Amino acid sequence: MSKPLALPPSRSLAISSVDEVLALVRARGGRATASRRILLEVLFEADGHLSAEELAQAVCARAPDVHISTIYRNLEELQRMGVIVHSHLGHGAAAYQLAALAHAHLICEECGATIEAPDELFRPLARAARDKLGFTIDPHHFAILGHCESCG
Amino acid sequence: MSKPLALPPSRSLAISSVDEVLALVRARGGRATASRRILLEVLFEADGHLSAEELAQAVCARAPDVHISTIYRNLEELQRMGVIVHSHLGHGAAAYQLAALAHAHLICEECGATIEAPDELFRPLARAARDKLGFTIDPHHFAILGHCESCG
DNA sequence: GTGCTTGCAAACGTTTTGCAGACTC
DNA sequence: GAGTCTGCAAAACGTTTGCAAGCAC
Repeated sequence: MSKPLALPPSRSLAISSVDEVLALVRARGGRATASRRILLEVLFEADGHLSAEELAQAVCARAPDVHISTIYRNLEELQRMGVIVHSHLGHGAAAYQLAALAHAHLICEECGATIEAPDELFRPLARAARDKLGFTIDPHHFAILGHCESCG
Repeated sequence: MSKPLALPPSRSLAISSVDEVLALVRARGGRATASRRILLEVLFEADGHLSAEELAQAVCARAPDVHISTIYRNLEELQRMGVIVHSHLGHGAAAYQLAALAHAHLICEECGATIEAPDELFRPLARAARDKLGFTIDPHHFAILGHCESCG
């Protein structure tokens, strides 16, 4: 349900099933391989925030010997297709999730707590950036750091 | 002039000269070494956004053989002291600058254009995050991605 | 002289790439 | 069979670390 703030619709597809994505892959001349299908299954089952490493482990649980480089290559293609996005929640690995589930993150620099921020919070910023700077923001890609309630 | 939004004053020192910082270093039991002084000179002369690699090159122009690991170690100490901050403007290396000059960045995903965003733009977000989530944001650390005027 | 700092080399964690073989269509 | 995709190994990238020598105080 959470929609990107003001992005052209083409950048975020309304994808709802693994088979749908695989059909899209085929339509682009790609192949519906086992590693691709399983990666998608994992992505659809998870609630987001998985690193490439974690995805690789989950995929390998169902199909051993899927190499992490394959995970990365498939993640990259799925991103090019607009099916998934990745975001940076801190200094470590990127987090991948379905584009439709993307949202902004607030991360506490002290304790590392991750807060999922509703897009409404970014509306005034999005409007000001567009009106004053002609810039359309995508608040999902990089987390916003700061300090949570308990760390003050 | 640009102040952090709502951070305790201790997190951003009003530092105005190389010697002042070196005095602080000594006060903490540190040494005023050549590499430290030159790194600070470069940081004070630059207008920000320098990567460790670029800083290393600038320092080496005045004192050859200063190793990049020394740059990193000094940058880390200066950060601990609150003299400088680093931020991530994209997928590459971090950018370092004097804490007093820190500001937010909008980066175009298409063309890479970097826009320095005034803190005012973040006030409503800062207020909403604080009021609704108890979270104090630091909008400077990670850039906000999006699309600039010409890339629409 | 004490002990902080440095250069070097080597490691780190994440991600990318070159290649030959395997697979999908 | 054509062309995509994979596993593996190796490299790339930015950054960190262990160590012995060097320097500031």
